[in-house]
Amino acid sequence: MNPVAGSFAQRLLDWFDHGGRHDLPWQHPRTPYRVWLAEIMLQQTQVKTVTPYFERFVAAFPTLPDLAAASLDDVLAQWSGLGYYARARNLHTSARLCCELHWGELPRDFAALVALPGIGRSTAGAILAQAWGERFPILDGNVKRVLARYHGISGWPNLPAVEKQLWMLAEAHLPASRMADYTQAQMDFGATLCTRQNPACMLCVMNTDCIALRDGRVEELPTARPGKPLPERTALVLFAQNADGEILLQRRPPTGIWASLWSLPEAETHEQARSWFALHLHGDYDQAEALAEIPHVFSHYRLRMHPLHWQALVARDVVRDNADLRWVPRAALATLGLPAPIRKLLGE
DNA sequence: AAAACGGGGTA
DNA sequence: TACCCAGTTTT
Repeated sequence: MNPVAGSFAQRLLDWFDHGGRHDLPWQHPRTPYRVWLAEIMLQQTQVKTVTPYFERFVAAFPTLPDLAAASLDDVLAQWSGLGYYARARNLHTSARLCCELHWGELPRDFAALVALPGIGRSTAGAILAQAWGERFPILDGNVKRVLARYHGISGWPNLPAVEKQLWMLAEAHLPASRMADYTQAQMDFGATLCTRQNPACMLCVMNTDCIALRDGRVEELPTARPGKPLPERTALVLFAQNADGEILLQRRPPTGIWASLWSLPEAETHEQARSWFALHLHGDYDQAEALAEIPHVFSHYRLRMHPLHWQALVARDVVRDNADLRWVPRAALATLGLPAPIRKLLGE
């Protein structure tokens, strides 16, 4: 067998030419800024979800300096609903750093990229390979799954020892050229063919070499994350409206869950909620209408939100002077970064 | 209700 | 290196 034509990378590239995705919005045009933005959005999110966000985001901020010049609020508004909002904050910070340190461009240098917040080894490699054709490996969840199966590697891929081995294999498979295509090919292959469930092994271009397939272990590789029960928390959310139907929103603190997003004021107990109400609003706390519980699952705990609703309330003076607390008309909700379940509750 | 997708930051 | 942090969609 021809050792080049038969190599892992060559087969993947041959497959990519007909089976890969060639019409993703960040491929046309494939600029460093657009590749970077796409890679950040794709970090924890699938292509199908990302695509409309990407198109809206580049329309709002067409260039890196545009993004740097925007307010964090405007950036979070574009990101609202995508989740993992630290990505948006890091993106914004990184854009400003690029303007200070790199003449308004993304650096074409691995160490300089990794020095930017939100860019780790895999994302830096993906950017360099796709934007410039440079020879760096990536190791996202798709690649981890493909390599774990192809090489028959057991153990949860995020275990340091397993991950180290996977990085070495990813590096060893790099082709001599076509790095942009190869990088996209790996992601497409994992996302569409070597999927977690029901992979298309019959159609797979590697199916003569895949160790997991040979050993009948495709379904059990990669090894699942060790399970652990999620802790549960509850919260009261205060949904206050004034006589004009405007909603009282509060900016969340800059760290923690939903950092810097706008949301409904939150309290742990009725006692806390009652005193917050008394401090900020006129009216009767006990007139609240209890709305249906909103269950929400984060990756590390489960949150059960209990909304309390009041209409035609009047705010105390403190609200007027508070930059992080304001009445928002329904029509303005689209311009703010809101957590997805809160946006849904408010009827958007 | 559970599973899937899934990388970065920091001590 | 070990451990911590972090949302939404799909099944």
